Amino acid sequence: MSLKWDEMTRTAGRRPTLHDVAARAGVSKSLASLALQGSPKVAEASRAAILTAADELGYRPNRTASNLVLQRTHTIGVHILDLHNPVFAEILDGVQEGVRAHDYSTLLVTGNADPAVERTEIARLLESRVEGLVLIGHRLSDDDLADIAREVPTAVVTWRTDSIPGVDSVAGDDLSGAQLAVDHLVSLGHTRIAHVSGGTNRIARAREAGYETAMLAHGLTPVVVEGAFTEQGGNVGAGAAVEAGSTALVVANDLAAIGALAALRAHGLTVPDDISVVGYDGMRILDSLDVSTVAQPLTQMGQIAADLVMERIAEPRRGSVHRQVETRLIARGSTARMPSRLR
Amino acid sequence: MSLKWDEMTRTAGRRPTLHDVAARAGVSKSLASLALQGSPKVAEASRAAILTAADELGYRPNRTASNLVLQRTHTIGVHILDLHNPVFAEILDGVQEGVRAHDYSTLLVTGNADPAVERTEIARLLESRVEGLVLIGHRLSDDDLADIAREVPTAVVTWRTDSIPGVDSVAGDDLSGAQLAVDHLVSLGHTRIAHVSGGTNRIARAREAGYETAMLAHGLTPVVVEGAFTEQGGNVGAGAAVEAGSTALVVANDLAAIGALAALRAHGLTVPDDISVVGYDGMRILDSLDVSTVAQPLTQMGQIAADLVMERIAEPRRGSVHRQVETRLIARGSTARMPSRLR
DNA sequence: CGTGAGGATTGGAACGTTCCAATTCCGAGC
DNA sequence: GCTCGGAATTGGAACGTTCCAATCCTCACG
Repeated sequence: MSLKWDEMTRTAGRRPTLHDVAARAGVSKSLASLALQGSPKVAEASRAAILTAADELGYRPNRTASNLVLQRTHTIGVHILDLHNPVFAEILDGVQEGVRAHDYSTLLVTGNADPAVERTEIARLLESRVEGLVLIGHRLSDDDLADIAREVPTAVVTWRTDSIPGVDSVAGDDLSGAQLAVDHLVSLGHTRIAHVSGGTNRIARAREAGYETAMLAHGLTPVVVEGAFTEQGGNVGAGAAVEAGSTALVVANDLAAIGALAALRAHGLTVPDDISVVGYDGMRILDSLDVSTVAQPLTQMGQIAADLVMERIAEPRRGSVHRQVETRLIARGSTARMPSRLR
Repeated sequence: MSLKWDEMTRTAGRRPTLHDVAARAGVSKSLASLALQGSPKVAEASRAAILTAADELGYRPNRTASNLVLQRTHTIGVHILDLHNPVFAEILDGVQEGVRAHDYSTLLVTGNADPAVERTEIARLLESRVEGLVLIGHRLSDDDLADIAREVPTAVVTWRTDSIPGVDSVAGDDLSGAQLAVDHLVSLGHTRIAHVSGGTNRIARAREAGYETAMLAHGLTPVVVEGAFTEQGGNVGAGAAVEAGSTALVVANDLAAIGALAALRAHGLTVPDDISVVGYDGMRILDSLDVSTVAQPLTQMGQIAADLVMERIAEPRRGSVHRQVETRLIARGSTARMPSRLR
């Protein structure tokens, strides 16, 4: 065997392996491995020799090899629905923080809100043998999600997922959140309040339902215009709402609210003098833009998700856990009393 | 050996491996491997048996094992400086697109603008044996970057890096970009134009230098106030600029420009009637916000970076390539003629 | 009925680690 | 000088793949 090693040691162009380091330090690969892991049972002299050899060779441990033999990766896979929405970045902050606290690292992946891409990207994570999965938004079917959760501890952020066994989740209450927005506008005297929806996905539907419930509770007529969770969607939706003569808009999310603002400006309307706007999510940027919104504790949600996954890794067959976080209205300059001339 | 296999096959709770699939289909693991790769030399009957066995067992190939034996991962590592800045998401779109076109996938990582985290995250990518690296912004020293580039084909986006051998890059010309902004404001009659800087990093310094050059060229006095590439930075900087009596602001990037807008509002100033604002980067959201900016073709930049890495993978020892993309001013509603009362 | 061609199938080595069990080393105690 | 104990070190198996070389099978052809 030693013959062969010598051969290999000489080979150029290859990345140095433990063998190379060991050979250069004049020890066995076992000892080299021990030393690089910082084991205390290695003699001081050997350790020094090994460390310098590794340094001189520019040795870089091969994670694929060690993951294989260890049968674990110390890695959590994270899927982000849409990187363009800064909201997800804020949630990710919390996830990373939580995961790092448990001495795990993350593998990031995004499906760009396309279910097909999403599935293959998540499949890649599973093939890479991540030990847990955090889905910061997703477009999976319940069946797909259940399949995934059977393979690996999974937590979902932004959507309550208590119907699927083995999936934990963190979310705000979208239903009551949307009601908060309506209540706020009603308290300012508005009656012609429209909702710019976020499309046909579940979260959008929940917010829409919350809006309708609240409107009816106040004895007002719901007006829902079709939008999407994007600037573009908000822009188009707001245009339609204006045509309908609304004096206030509950927009499905913050990104769409920004798009709505643009549409209103294009229609020559001033916010909040002519029309009020409320967003949803509480992304940081809205503070600078002085736009009212229904805020969720985003970073905290990410952190909770990380904790849930870690807990389930420790205890895989516990029941599903759902954590609900508090949603609150932040009133800013985009909402004001309904102008009396429009009453 | 077959005895041992039988034992293993029975073992419960383990993830199914190729052995298990092969055993269930009554073939060897070699044939199972062949079949799952879609090799044409597998008999139809065997292929069917293997595929159903895999399906029934919920078999998931182990990427760590195959990466190890294949000595390649078909993966490009991508480092993103700051996920909170949507600009980077747009660049990433291009990178993903470009990388997928070459049948590679990406491993995403972020250092949150913290050099220490950044180094360890990139180290993780290298240990995972990515075949190339795209840095969408970074805070590495030249030495660190050179070390990395020696290990793996590397491309840098947003900063021209021609001094380091083996590193390719794509960037706009920050110097002339900043000049564009100044020229635009001057053409609107402004003279008291301040620059809200982006801090002490290289890109910020380049834009600052471009601003100063342009101001001097127009015979005007440069006024630079300290800021950062964040909303917060723009907010603070703009406040200082207002105190200095400026009528127009060239802000270091779009995120900071949004922060600046907030500061101006807080000071009771109206944009663009009292003061004009120009951002830098061309992030999508600014369109909705009607803010002028110096735009770069972000997605295209990402795509070019992906191409550069792929080219260098094919031909590792070619000279460094730098691609410069065109930067152009987009005039929107945040810039207007200098109000005559302030002349 | 034997031979050979060629398709289908298989065993086994290899990838770079980790870690167990076994071995070597060294000095203290007799 | 011998034994013993513990520290230091080492060989080798294992992880789950891929793929080469070798074997097996089937059937057409002489």
